[in-house]
Amino acid sequence: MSDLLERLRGRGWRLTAQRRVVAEVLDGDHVHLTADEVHARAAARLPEISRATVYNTLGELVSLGEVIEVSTDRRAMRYDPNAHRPHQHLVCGKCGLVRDVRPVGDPLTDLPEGERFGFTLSGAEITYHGLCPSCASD
Amino acid sequence: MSDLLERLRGRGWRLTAQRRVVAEVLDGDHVHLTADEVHARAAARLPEISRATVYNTLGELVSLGEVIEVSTDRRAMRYDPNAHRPHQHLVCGKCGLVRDVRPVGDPLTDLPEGERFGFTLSGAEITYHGLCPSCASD
DNA sequence: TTCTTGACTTGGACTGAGTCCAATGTAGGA
DNA sequence: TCCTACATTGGACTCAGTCCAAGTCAAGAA
Repeated sequence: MSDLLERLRGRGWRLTAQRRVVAEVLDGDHVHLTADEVHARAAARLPEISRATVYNTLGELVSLGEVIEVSTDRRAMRYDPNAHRPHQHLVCGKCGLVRDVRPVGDPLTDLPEGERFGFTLSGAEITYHGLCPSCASD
Repeated sequence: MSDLLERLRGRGWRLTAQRRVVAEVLDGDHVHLTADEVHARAAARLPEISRATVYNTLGELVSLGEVIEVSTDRRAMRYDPNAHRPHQHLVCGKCGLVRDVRPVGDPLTDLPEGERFGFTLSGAEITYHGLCPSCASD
């Protein structure tokens, strides 16, 4: 994640303690935290960090293309740092576990011309639903 | 939509004026209204209908499988009465227009065994993003 | 037809997620 | 070291949705 901080500094980001802990909290694979979860983990390292700053920082990371927003349920938005490798999401309908997955092929090619209603397509987002191994065995 | 009302009555639904107008408002193709839009249109016919009743009725229609919830943006949930024909959604990123579309093939078959993490899959939801013809020409 | 009752509706308070803003603090260049 | 434009703060606010106690009414019973 420190290469991320380098990239951001190269883009004129002012490097504050708050931004650093938010970036650190988001490090890892299959990470899909809500803003409040990010805030709780960041506050464990930097107790005075505010919710507003977490929202600001997450929003900046999203608009810089370093983090992706995913809505896996009808509750809070989740933040996915795996932004540089195209992927989709697999969600457990019981416990909410989210995995990053890579289906074969390009989903856009599955939408025939006659079903495009004249739209200019820019992308497709797939959410696979199911039960994770431990929820399926209950 | 009156066949819907018949089906529901057959399932023991008490047929009230409020439920009738909500069902009528949801009639049609490519209908994807928010709860507040449903409430506004229902209130045009039945001014005293409450938001709570609209939410209750939409929730019942969803759990009876007569209406599908779709979240096309990060704002309000939308309600799609096209529940008996499997389909996906195509969303204009500028004006928010939503069309029902039918891609070829079954999206589940595009997720290889090695990408399923032991999950038991139950379905997949695809949102195609793009610009509608009138927004693309601006 | 009227009666009865349990299901339905209501409005208002409440929650959770997210935004906004004026005041305060500070990173990093001069 | 100083300056200042940018970042942070906390609290008020919005918006979507839920909850609940009190009142209403659809439809079966008589």
